[in-house]
Amino acid sequence: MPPKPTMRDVARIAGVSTMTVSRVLAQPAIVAEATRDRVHEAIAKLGYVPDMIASSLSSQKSGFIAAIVPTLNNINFAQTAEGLSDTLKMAGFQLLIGYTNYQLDEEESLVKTMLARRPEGIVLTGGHHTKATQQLLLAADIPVIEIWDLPKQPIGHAIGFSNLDVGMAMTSRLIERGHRRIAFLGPPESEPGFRDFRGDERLEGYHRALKQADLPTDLVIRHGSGPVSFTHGAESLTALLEHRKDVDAVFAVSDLSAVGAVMECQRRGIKVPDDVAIAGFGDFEIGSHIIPSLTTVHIDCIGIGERAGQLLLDLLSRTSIESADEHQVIDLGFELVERESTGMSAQQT
Amino acid sequence: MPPKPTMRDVARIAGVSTMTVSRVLAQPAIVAEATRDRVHEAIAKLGYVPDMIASSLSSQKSGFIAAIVPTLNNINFAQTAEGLSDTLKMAGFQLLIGYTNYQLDEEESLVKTMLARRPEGIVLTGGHHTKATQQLLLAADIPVIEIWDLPKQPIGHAIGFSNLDVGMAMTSRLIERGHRRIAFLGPPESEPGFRDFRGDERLEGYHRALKQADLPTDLVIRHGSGPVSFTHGAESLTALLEHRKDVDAVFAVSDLSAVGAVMECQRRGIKVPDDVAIAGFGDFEIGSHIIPSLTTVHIDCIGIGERAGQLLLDLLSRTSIESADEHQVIDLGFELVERESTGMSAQQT
DNA sequence: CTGAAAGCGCTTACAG
DNA sequence: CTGAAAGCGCTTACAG
Repeated sequence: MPPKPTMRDVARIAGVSTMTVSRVLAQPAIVAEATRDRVHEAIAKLGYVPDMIASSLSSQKSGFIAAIVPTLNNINFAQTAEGLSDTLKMAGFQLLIGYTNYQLDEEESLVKTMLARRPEGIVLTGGHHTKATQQLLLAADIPVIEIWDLPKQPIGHAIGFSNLDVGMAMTSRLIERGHRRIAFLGPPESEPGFRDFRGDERLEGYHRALKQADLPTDLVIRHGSGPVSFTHGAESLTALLEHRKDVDAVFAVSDLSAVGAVMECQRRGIKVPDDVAIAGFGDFEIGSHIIPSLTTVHIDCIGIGERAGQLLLDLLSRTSIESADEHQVIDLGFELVERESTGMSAQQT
Repeated sequence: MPPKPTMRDVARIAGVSTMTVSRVLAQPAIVAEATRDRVHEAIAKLGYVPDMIASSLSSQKSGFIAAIVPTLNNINFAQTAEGLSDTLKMAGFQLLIGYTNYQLDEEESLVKTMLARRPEGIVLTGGHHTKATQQLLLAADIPVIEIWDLPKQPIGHAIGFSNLDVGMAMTSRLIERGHRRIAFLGPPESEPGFRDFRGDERLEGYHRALKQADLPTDLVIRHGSGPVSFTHGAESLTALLEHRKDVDAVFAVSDLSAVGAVMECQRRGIKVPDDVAIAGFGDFEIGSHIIPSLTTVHIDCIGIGERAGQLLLDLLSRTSIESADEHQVIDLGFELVERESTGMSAQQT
């Protein structure tokens, strides 16, 4: 096996300097056509693949954007990652994806690892980070975008929606529709090494809406371990029924839990929505297919990724002098989707 | 904003050479403790973050492993990616993830882009690639592992299972249970720019099993566009019923389709499994929660990723002289999971 | 246990 | 339109 051909090899075969090869690759328009052809021939003949590592070091531009999500095992975050990746790919950037498993210390070590790759921008999920993470990010001196939330004090920019408002909106809607004993289903509060800050904010919104209406907030079930799932929803509903028989509505932290709860009701002969209404969050595809179809909150997951990508490209295309307007916070909002599980008839869905 | 500190800055502050700083980072044990402490102090003081780009160029080791999957929007592939990533992370490797959207030409351009980052190994999903992709891979001279399949002529190594056997096994099982009019639900055959080779192999297995039993194979519904989904399953079932009322079992290319089909049956008042049995593939979590619970094929998705990671680490730790045993093909098998949707009673599941 | 020299494969900044 | 020189920030391979 011959050693991998370098730009020098291509240059020698084509009878030009490495600078000319470099130009053919980076800005072909400024190279004479005949020269360009010879270089392309040499590249093809040798099977030359440019070395982006050397290119990055020399130009001090890695072509990387880093993105950190809680997990890849949640379609919503996967969609955001795809939206980001697709947007950046068009501009020649490559996405470095990492996941934290909802752990801040994992995020910190990931940020450290990723910054060593010298990304030109970084996207983080949520507005909560360790002190060290924040310092690393600030020192990195690259655009930082926090997504899926609207932090009060963003590190750089933010693109998301208010999880607090989501919780209030859905809970208020349930109250409007006449429900008085509304339960909340979520993950445990203080699992060591796991925390869903955005889910906690939706819970806080639930609390506020109930308090405003002078209704009790004692039906909070925080069950299981780690990220929620269909199983989490089924088990949480079981736990809920053991203690309280008077519940008339359930708001789950995620559609995963909500769908699991609907299925468990079906198994137990509890009628949804007649005996109990159920609502979730995230608008997962399954929610529109189950019977009864699931009321939920729709988030434009792909859009969050795309907008983050666009903002990044915009920021990176500016000269450092232009970069005045710091701390953009973009609220993409959310949409309540009411379906059969809270009493909307099928044709309305 | 001061320019980002380099190893030289750290060396100067600590009163040592850059080599000593480099050693403190790479092999601290061989540096005198007092020196080590001074270097660590300087690193902390400056907030120094090593530059892996320079490190990679100098050592000719990128610390990257590339992985290509069809999509991140499928939990099974996301799990494989996580298994891979977790295994490699422990050894200090970082995963470069890319997705093809089930398009071979996308795979080719991804491989080209990724090889420019000089990964030390690469993992591809499936055994079908363009000629150019194969040449690029061969020329790259790094370990190649194909996963989720058992290619007849692997480029390097392979870790997966036989999708053909999956199709035969499930179809045979349905025949054994007395079904005679068995339909197959899958994506369209020749969507421009989309092809699920592994799904096609499962279909081929379905064909073979039916032929062996002298049963008709005319109930193949290839509907929709692109990757299948719950909606695909619902629509495919509708399309199936329009043409054939005599179907007594359905085998779907994926649980996504199968669950969609179960839900559509429920909507139409068709009893599963009494009127029609339904089986899927992939053992998605939702399948064990719907009513009736879904018969499916379980694949150890995380295990595929972990095993691929381990093989890679093993191959990379060898000297080039040892690397004799090429073309390992590891069959991880699969497991038929029979549940209510094909007539198993609830307690058996 | 530590350091000086050379070099990894490109691109920047000039010069012509 | 093209090229020679220098350098990006590290590590390898020696030397001591």
